[in-house]
Amino acid sequence: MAEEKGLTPRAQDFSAWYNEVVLRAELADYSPVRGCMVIRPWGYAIWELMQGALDRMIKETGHQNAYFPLFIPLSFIEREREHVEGFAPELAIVTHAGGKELEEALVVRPTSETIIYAMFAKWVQSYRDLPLLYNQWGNVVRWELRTRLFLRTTEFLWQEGHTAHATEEEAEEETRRMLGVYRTFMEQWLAMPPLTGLKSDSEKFAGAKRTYACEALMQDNRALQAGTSHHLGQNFSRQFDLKFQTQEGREDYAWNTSWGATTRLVGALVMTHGDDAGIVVPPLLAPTQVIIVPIWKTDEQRAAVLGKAQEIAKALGTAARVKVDDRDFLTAGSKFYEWEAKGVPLRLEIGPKDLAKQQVMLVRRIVPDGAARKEALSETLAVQQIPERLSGIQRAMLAEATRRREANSHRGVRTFDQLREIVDGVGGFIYTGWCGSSVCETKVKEETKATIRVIPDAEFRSAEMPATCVVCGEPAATEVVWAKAY
RNA sequence: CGGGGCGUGGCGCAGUCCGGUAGCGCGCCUGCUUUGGGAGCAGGAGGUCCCCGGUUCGAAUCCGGGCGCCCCGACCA
Repeated sequence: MAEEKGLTPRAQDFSAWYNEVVLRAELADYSPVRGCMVIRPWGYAIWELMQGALDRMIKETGHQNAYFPLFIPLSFIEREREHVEGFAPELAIVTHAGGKELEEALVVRPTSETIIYAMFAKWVQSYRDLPLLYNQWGNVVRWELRTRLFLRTTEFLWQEGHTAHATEEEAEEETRRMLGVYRTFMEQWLAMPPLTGLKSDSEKFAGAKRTYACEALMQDNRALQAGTSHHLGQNFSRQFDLKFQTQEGREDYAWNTSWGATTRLVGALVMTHGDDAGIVVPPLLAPTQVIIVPIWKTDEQRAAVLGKAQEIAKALGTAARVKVDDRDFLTAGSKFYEWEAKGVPLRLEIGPKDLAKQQVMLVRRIVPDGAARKEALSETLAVQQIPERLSGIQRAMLAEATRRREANSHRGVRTFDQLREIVDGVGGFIYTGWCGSSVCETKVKEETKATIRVIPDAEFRSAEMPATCVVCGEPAATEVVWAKAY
């Protein structure tokens, strides 16, 4: 009985586990339209908590929210050459509306650079109008062939920041700043420590001059791109005539940046912290942080136990997001499994035996090795301790994820054979030298399926810069990090 | 778009070879007993068997055509 209700263990089949756990935790479900998904309340509540935190950070760095339309004239997309080449295969195009064929087809936005910079061009005349620091929350559509819930769907939700600056330096600074915001957000809220750095030319955003990214390592040792920040140079401003008069009276094109993070982060959360019992949600992102499960036999006990459960929930007040599971058509045991699958960090069990002793059973969703999962605490102590317990769990989750990332980072890899052996074996982040040639890059990709995730930022670089390219043996231009990616 | 598979109550499937009362598990509903790790018993509801056509006394089953979905190979957050 128990076996058939369990999830496929991660070690047996990670992607089967992922699909099952997303459905079991009621994060999302498949929609009637191929490649699209429905985000269910539990998944959406997690997303809303992410949104709230990231939105505050975006505003704290001086940005304002706005909203640009879903439909973009096809000609806009076509204006920037690299951009259109990057997106052409995955565009959804509206050719008919209002019962007739449209004069100009409309693209359902795959991203909003074109329409936003077209509008910026109307609003900017002078250097005094710069910088423009905009962000928008919305949905985008990219027609995908192979889809997976949260990780790759035809429609997804995200925020996209778009800025315009008077100088290249300022734009570069902005690009780096927002990469840092993502990194901090992922560490503090998702308890997921990304590796940050610069994308190689072949992996950068279509139309960007440079792309920086946060790459997180999932439990199957594959990398997941979790947030990107692009320095767009003057590529779009030239095409959309986004120019301004400088202080010296010259005319110049503005420098743009764009940066985005998506509902893919929910998938990242699942694959970073989940275990064979379900997902594990970091306390800061848990829609319910404490689930109280009352246990009773008789009606008399039911009243007393429920009364106590409500009392404790009330005592916690705003110190934690708490909920009493008072459904009387389920046994306590089945509720335990359900909330564990959904990743609620703490559970309080209250039954007649506890009432008699004025105590509650506090059960942690995850525990350090060897620690007891359940402990009896007095009612008052439990209420007092819960906020600190939650922040302790948040810290422990980041520490564990960081430990795992480091344990699966392979440095000092010198030869192609070594690289191949790790990619085909344990996987993880592989640090090597690289000459900078796309020929070498392509060779690794074709022969191992691993790609350059990033040219790592300074703090991630190895103590000793690798001397030679892992492929051709020529002097290395830089250190890079390889991994199989989602 | 090339190769493989599948369409049968909400979900997962059996039945198709060899035509003859549409079945099983889970879920759902009602009642009683239950509730400290996925409850038990009893009763019950729920089906254009993907669609169209053909063969036949009779088609989920055989034949023809169509549609849809899933899995595997080139791009992407």
